Amino acid sequence: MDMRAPRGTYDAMPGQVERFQYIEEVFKSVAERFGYKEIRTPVFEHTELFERGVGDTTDIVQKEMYTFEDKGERNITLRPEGTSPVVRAFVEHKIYGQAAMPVKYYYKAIPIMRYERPQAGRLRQHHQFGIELFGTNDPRSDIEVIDLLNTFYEELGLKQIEVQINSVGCPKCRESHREALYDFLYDVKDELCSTCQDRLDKNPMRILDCKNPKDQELTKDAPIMIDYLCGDCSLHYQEVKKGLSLINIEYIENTRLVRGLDYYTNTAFEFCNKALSGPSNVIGGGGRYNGLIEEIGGPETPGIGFGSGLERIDLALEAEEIEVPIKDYCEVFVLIADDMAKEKALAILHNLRKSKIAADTEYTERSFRAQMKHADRLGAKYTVILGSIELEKGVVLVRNMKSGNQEEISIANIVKYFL
RNA sequence: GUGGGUGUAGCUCAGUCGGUAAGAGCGCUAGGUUGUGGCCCUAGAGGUCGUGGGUUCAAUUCCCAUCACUCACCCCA
Repeated sequence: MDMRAPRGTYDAMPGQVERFQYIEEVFKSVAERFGYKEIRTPVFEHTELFERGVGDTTDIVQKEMYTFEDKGERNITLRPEGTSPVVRAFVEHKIYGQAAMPVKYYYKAIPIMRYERPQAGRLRQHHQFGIELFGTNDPRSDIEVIDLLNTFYEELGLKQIEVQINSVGCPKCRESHREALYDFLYDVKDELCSTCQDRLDKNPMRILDCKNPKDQELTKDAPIMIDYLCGDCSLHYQEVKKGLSLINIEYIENTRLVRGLDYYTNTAFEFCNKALSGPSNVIGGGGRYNGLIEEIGGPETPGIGFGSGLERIDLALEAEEIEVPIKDYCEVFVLIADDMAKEKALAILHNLRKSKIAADTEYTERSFRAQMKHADRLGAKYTVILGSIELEKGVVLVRNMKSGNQEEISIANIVKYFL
């Protein structure tokens, strides 16, 4: 039996977890400041939700889902993506009928499972932050969503962020672009890479996003989406760009940006961290999905959101050498110098903790010196020393571990000393 | 799913062209200081050399498979 964590998964151990907690706290603070409320949905859903939501031509649905049949013969899939479950909850609870629009949700470090080939920044289970904003198509809501994500990274201290945006239009203008693109690509069909040849019929727009240099050269002059936007979509896109400039968010227009999920309409965006290398430098991305809520069975409702990966954010913090504040677990270490002090030390430890002071003690019969070393390793700011000498006098020695100064404090006043 | 690289102590890594080569540094434990951490010194503990098979008198070393990590694709966070 293999007792290791399965491929592409990992245990977050103390030392790592504190970094995650910090990132989560920053996200919660930013999201709630923007007026978003936390939502928690199941880690698994009916497979059909993702097939309809994410789109069955996507890689995610075609080859990356953890799908199984449960004992009740239900077809179940582990959440490969954050948006559709939130949309499902929104529809199921008929929030559209009872809440004033728009409705704003965030989710925090939720597990996402996809069957992929793992490498740096790519796992089979990773965790995402995200927000979803339902009920408005106002370009200012697009700006809010991008602003929120940008603020999140800014407050983490990330500097090397690049924002890319594009518009993928609505189904109407997308159809006319699709036709023009198909005609253009059909002529060079035989020269495209094999995966792009497959894409030609299914989803030709994805070909523009192909990283293959030869394909990029072939599609250099291909018709681009923004030239085919209808009046409404074009205006929407202009308004979004104008608003971003207004609040000083720098962005790069990437006319080839196409995201891997089918539900996007209009605004699409990605945030890269340039301190990270390779294609795994996308730490967050999202866009508008005006047809999705209807697709899941709700009324026609516009929506927009993003997802951002916890592990990649952490890699970015590391790459940019940003110090993460780490809390201290131990303020006071209670050192037992003689066995006869054990009982008194137990009471002191209890009282310190009851008074909300982080305290710890020694349970093995280690030497005085070893206990001091242990206190040092725990990062204790003070060590309370209790032995037969102190017991007789009714005091403890309080040692300041940084300065090395020690003073006698009566046992009765010890808690007060640290408050 | 495709193609490369790697896998030796808790960590970072040496090493064996098949035969007394199981090693270093850091960390850990104890002592030097019979009641004082961080520096220094000494000693000690700790390894199925990823796992399983094969070749051989002999495999950690060669071969095959497998697992994991890693890099490049694909795609994404």
